[in-house]
Amino acid sequence: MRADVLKGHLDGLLLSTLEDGPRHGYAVRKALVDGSGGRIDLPTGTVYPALHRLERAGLISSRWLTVDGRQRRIYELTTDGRHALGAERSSWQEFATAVSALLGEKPWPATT
Amino acid sequence: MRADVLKGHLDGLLLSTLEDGPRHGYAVRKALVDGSGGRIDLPTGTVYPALHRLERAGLISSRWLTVDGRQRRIYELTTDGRHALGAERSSWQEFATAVSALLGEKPWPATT
DNA sequence: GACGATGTGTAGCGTCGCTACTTATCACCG
DNA sequence: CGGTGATAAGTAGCGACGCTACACATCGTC
Repeated sequence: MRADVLKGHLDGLLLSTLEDGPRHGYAVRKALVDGSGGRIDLPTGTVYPALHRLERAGLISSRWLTVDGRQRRIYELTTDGRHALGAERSSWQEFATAVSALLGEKPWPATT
Repeated sequence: MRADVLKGHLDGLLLSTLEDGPRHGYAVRKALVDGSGGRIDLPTGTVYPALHRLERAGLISSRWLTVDGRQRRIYELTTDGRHALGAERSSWQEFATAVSALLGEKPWPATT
């Protein structure tokens, strides 16, 4: 999949992976890979900064866990994040509808 | 609609407006407004540079027409442009499918 | 002991849509 | 005649953001 098509849609995807419960960054990334059949396979240099951005924006919160002496940073949706996710969903619907209508296969005149 | 969600999808939309025949920039913009029910309403500062970019890329070609003493720049799909439009279509399909699957409405607990 | 998977992170770059502005002709209305 | 809005094309500069390319650490496996 081409690179930058994500622009502006990444936040919603990240938030959605946290909807079912807290996850750490690596697991968020994996959830996107798995849930998209490998189509959305983001480099870590995309995921981690994006999570930090979302935290700065107050849409997710994080805490550190120590598992087997290894540090894991666990992210969780905030209330604002839940609302933002809803907004992203409807925004996506609207956008996808508009683009599909414009780009979508034309109903060819029956003669073709 | 939020601003930057277009990122990476604009080219396909522009190309698609030229599929049915040549148009000038202003008409391209109008076609997007009309075809999206006003949802996609781009400033001219987005449309014209994007068309120039597509022409530099060889996906469209332009010629000047003089109508009533006014200059109009008419754009037209090239062969490469037609191929690119096809590629954008399938790329959009793939992307939209993946995002919808990930973001898609969860079966809400009946209470909402 | 080397390698890959797991896990987190940063610095810097490039793309691209946007804001804000300019220039010009024409139709319409008062 | 003057003002306003639609039509028509354009540029300069900015900011957001995903990407590349790294660095670092632990664990299990060969």
